[in-house]
Amino acid sequence: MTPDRPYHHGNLRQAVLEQATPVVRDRGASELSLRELAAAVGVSHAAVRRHFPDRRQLHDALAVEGFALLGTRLRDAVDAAPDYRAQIHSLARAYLDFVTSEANLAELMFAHKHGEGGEAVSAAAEAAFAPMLLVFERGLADELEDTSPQRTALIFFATLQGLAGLVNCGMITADQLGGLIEEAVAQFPQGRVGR
Amino acid sequence: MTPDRPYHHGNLRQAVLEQATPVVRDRGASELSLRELAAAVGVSHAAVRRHFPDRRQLHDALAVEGFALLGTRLRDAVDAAPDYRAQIHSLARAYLDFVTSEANLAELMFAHKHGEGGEAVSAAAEAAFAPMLLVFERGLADELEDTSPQRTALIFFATLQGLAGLVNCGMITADQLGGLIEEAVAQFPQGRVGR
DNA sequence: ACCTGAACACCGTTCAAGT
DNA sequence: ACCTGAACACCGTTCAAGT
Repeated sequence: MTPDRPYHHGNLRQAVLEQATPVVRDRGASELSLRELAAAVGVSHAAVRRHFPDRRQLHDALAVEGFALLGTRLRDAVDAAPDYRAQIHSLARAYLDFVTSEANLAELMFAHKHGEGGEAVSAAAEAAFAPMLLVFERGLADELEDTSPQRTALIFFATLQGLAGLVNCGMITADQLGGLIEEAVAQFPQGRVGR
Repeated sequence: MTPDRPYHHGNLRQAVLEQATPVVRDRGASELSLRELAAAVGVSHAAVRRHFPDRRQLHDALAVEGFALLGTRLRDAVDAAPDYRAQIHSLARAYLDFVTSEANLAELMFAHKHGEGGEAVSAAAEAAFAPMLLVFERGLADELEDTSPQRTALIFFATLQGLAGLVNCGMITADQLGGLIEEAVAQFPQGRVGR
């Protein structure tokens, strides 16, 4: 209805994000250029700076999107598994699949220093990991051990994150990952719960 | 003996590295500028480009230095502990101390994609982790389990790396780290060895 | 072999001015 | 409120020329 190129773009913020998404996925966050994005959506470079005053704010917005995507993946992983044990396996596979297939996006998501004015990012991250925490809370509810579900979830997550880092920096291949996941998961709380 | 500023610097490569070290430690690898470093050592920007044709080569050289430092820390940690169990604890603390106190350097070291022309970096990394691998090989030598020391060492390392990432991106504080290390280490092979 | 200086294309950032 | 265009300081990169 409106002319092909009205003075006001109307949805510039969203357009920039959509333009940025494939760039960060294929070329990495460091290759993001506000000027290049502006040119790509056909607007002056100063215009996009109104929505994203600097690169950090753009990174934050992309990180929030990334965590939203990760959250749905983890939730689906939990829903698809019948019991606690299977859910842990399912979570591990889903998480590593995300982090390795979207390596550049994941790097952007975790490179960000939380708590430096990026409350939105922190909140998005917390929401994304909620399904994982929930699994451990349910699975370890009948435990009287001195360990808390939060701590177990944190270590579980750290292990996955570490394995993902190893494959992303080339120290191990994606092939080896499956076996390592099995072995890593085997060390986890079920050892205590089941015994 | 030579004049104060001879035409040939004589040790330009080393001088640039020494100039770069505090920059990456205090401000991060992304703040490294070949031009700024050249100005700091008092040489034209094109001169340093003869030793480091691009930023990546400078990063590689700094990563090699970083892995050398990490290697000595890990070796010292092993030497200072009496037995297998204590060595694992000592390694975990030493590694996390390094990665959190030298967060920017560690980020540079692991951001690098191994095997993309950076064989020197890969070799330095392998040498740095040799002490860790050795501990598991000795500690698990009498094991007949289906797990290999390499795999255990890899998962152990991944867990540490993951925990370091959590503190560096602000998801947990350095205070919580001690307890998490204890709990994480407790899950490791001694559970199998000791039983 | 090693270094200089000028040039090029790019970037983020700022700002007065337009609609 | 949103966008433009010019300007500034910085960057990596290339290259002919100097010692």
